[in-house]
Amino acid sequence: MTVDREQVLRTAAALLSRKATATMDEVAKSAGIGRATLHRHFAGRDALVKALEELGIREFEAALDAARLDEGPAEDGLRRLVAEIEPAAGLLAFLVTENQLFEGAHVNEGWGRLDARVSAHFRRGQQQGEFRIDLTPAWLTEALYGLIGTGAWAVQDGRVAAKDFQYMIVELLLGGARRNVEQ
Amino acid sequence: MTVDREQVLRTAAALLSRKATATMDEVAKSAGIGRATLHRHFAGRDALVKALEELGIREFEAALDAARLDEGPAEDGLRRLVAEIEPAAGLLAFLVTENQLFEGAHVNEGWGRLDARVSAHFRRGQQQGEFRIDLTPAWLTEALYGLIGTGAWAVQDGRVAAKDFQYMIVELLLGGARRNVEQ
DNA sequence: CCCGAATGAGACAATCATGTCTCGCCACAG
DNA sequence: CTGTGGCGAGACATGATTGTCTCATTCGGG
Repeated sequence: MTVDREQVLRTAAALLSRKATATMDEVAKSAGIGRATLHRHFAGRDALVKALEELGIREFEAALDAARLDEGPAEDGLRRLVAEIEPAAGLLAFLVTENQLFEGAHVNEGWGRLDARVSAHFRRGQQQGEFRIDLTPAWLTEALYGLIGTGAWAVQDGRVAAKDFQYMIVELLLGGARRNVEQ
Repeated sequence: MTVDREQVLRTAAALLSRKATATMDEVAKSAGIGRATLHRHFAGRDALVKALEELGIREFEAALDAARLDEGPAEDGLRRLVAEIEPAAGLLAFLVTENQLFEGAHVNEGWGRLDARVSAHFRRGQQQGEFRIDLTPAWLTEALYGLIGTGAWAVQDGRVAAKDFQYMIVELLLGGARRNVEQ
């Protein structure tokens, strides 16, 4: 009988990533619960978005841990990271575009930690000669976020097959569109 | 004394791309006009977004024309396209995330035309051996949109220098992050 | 079996954005 | 100089969303 808070959050993320202006009532309906119950668990819309933000940060951090970025070649680490992040891609796509989160007085410090870890990985790849040094780690980090979001939308809308999600993102991010003659 | 409709649209685009939920009053204020005047020119919020959509489509199409994609190597055409699109990047970033535009009954057919032209360019590049064939033209098109939007945000937030906008996008999209030994 | 906790449905007021209106002002053309 | 058209400010009603509350119901543990 008790509501599964985690499940509600995941349903809300799926809905909001498609329709960011969805009503609290729509969120509740999509989760199969009443609006009153939704309010019992999340004080209001802000609290719901905040909870989604924290869930997204947790999942991203878990993906970073699971990817073991410091082991082996940086390229392989990036592949593992994208693979680990795929289930949370829709949620992250929503959070990245929810710029309301980034205009308030105090931004959740979790994003800073995530940015630092991802940037550090790109920097390590550059120092080890795997990655180009003319693209800044900050930009590569942003581009990774952007491509994950774009990929999530493209899959949701059927423009890209779900099974190709990881491959398309990683291959584009690592190798680009240009064909290399020796390959 | 007469309001410059085009200028209002550009100001609105700049504001809405940062804060998608901005009020009609905020849009009016940011354009330096009264809310009543804004309503005289755009019947309502929907009409405003619709006008922004058509402006974005016009600018994108103008950029496609100016880029002369069918001339010379596909890679050079892509560089010209990104250069031409830069001024409209913020507007496009807003429109792409305004998924309200794509859930209604009839989606503006302009997007289909744009997608077709961009996809065709990537396909030509593949057929001429310039681009990889394991990344679909549809995905490359989506990725281009995504990177343009990501780049626009990164510049707005100061995470990437404005002068690097074109270079970062084109180099990542074409060459990827991996360092090629022979280069 | 019984009781309590949690839920769903709905009523309710408050808030906010919207759309429309009026009124006074000002610039510019005639 | 005068009239007219466009504008800004603001009032107003409306509709939608939100947040809170009550009440009946149901599930599950003791």
